[in-house]
Amino acid sequence: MVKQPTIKASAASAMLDGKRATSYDVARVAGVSQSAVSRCFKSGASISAKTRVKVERAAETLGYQPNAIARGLISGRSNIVAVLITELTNLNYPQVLSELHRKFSECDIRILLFTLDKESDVDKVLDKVWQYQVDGIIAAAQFTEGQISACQERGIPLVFYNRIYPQSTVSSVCCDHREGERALVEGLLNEGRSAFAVMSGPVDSTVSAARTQGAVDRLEGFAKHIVELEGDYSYGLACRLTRQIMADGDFKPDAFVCTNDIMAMGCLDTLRIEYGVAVPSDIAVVGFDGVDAAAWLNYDLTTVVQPLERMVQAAVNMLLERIKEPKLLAEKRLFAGDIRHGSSAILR
Amino acid sequence: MVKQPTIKASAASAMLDGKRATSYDVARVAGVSQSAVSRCFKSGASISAKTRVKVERAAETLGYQPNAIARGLISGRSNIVAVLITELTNLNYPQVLSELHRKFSECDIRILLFTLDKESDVDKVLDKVWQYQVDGIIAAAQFTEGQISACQERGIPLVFYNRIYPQSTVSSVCCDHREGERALVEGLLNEGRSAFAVMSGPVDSTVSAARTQGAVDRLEGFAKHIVELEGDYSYGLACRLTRQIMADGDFKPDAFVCTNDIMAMGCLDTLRIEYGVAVPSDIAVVGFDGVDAAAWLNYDLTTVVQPLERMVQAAVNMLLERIKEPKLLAEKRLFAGDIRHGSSAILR
DNA sequence: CTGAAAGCGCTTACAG
DNA sequence: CTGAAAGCGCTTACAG
Repeated sequence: MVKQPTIKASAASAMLDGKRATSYDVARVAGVSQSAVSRCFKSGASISAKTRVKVERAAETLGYQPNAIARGLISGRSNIVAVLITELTNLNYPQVLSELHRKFSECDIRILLFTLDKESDVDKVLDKVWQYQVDGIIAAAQFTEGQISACQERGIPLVFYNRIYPQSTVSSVCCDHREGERALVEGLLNEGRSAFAVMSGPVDSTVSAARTQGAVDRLEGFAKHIVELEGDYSYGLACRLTRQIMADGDFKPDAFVCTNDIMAMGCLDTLRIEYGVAVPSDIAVVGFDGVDAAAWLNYDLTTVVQPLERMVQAAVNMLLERIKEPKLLAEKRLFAGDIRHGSSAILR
Repeated sequence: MVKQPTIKASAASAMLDGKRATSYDVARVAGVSQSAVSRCFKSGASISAKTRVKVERAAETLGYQPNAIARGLISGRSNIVAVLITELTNLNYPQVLSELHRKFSECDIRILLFTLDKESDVDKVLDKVWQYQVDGIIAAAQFTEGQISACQERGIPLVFYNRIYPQSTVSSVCCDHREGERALVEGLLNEGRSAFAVMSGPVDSTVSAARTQGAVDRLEGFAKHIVELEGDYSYGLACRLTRQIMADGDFKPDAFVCTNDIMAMGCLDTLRIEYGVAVPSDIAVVGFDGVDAAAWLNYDLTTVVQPLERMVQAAVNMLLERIKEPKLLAEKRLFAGDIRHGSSAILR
């Protein structure tokens, strides 16, 4: 059906000189009570076909749309969820956000967006979240225990996306970072690699910690040499760390295990362009995430692809369930990643 | 100042068993009227220091935060703006979104996010926008004239981000795409390039149209050969189009003008990896946008960098002005791009 | 400076 | 099925 907002709006402004039509205006035009108008816009309410037609016609004429703010105030449900997300520059998150919007739209729920520069901003953001009476929170940001309790005590359902709280009873959707990284490393060991440089993400990232742990656990006792590098998920630092390693006289790695794709790209570019290294024959490089750019001709990364769509769907479902049924206990869902066999590393 | 949400929330739940505190609760605890509480949380209202202290103490005890929904209903200002954004996978938009959030936060305004898959979804989205009584709209999506009028007639300020409406009196912030592209092409011509392949974006993108126009205008009569390719801003199609050109027996370009960075990357990778072309000596490649990845070692693109931060700041300011002063006439602001001289093309 | 009161635009029992 | 009425949690003139 093609809508004609121009015509509707013109009619509205003609009749109410600029002010938006309310349910009372519609009721007057339709010749029914305001209650009837309200019921007409609530699914499942008892209303006769005749009344419905009258109301719909009047609403169309006036360009009426129920005021979601007023509805939220009286019903106690705003139909808004807060999405807290850090590192929007991470190539992975835009897709997550886009997918979240798609899934929530299907249930007629809006997203109030909060992007965070540093993890420390959460407190300030949460104050705003309380004010807007959101129905729930999806957090792709690190919370303290106190912040988690604050949500629980206010009765606001909370689901974490790719954040790990082993000791806390809080709902979360997560990729199995540890096992994914373990599988990559296993494939590299089987192929005969023995000197590993493991490049982690920011120190405060539990996701990076899990990935690094997965790598180190598997390597312990099997690799001849292991070096751990403190990265920050960025391309630039990955380049610098790679240079450090290559300049080092002692340690000669035959595999770089980067805990995200961006760093793997920086590592790969530096190895090839600045040191003329043949990848993967001389040195293998693996990433993690499965961002679009991992499949670009120049990179063709061997990496772990997160099942983003299924993870987002799970997060949305879990949140919706807890909005409907606040007593529901916490649940942690762990999704296996899928290994992408690119040409940056051969796995056996 | 370190907040302690846990303690505040505990106090709140202890006193009101689960329900959030209202201004009446605070008034009761503070021993003042509800009006006084309201004033205390409104900047610039007349209230004595003594009352303020009493209210603030009570609010702290109860974990009270003003209900923004109720405030929005009575004041007619929701302090929410809608951000409509397409192509979140475009490497440029995440930064825009992050920057928009930062700037709006400073004025205590929230973002209701709407991501769009196709331009055709705008009508459905606008219906939701009306319902939430947003104070204004930032649109990085294409609107029809009817959709623009709908906003105007409802009195909702609207500012476009990087969308061009030459014949419409609507506010917008835009990079000077045409001039930026013209400057790139001029540099290529001066350097001696004469056979150009111009790769445009999606047909419905006015931004791509402006960039393409800038290139073609300058080339007309100066280049020996010009071929226009219909791209879609994506890496994959850029690769395929590049292959088509290289397989073509007749047309031998010495320059690829891609209307965004992603396509330039696809083009560059394909030329080098699949055809062993030396860039820029054999063929030059230029992009547009100045995304982070343009500076990566492997690409080092010659491109036009959009002054993203200034553009976002301008869009936010223009919208805020129009929220305060709805009578304000439309204004179009055009920002010059900055040429980044990379190694994918030498400009003279 | 302070408080009582009206009202923002809805939803939802409650009678009829 | 329908309408009158209360009330969600605020802001804001209006008296005092």
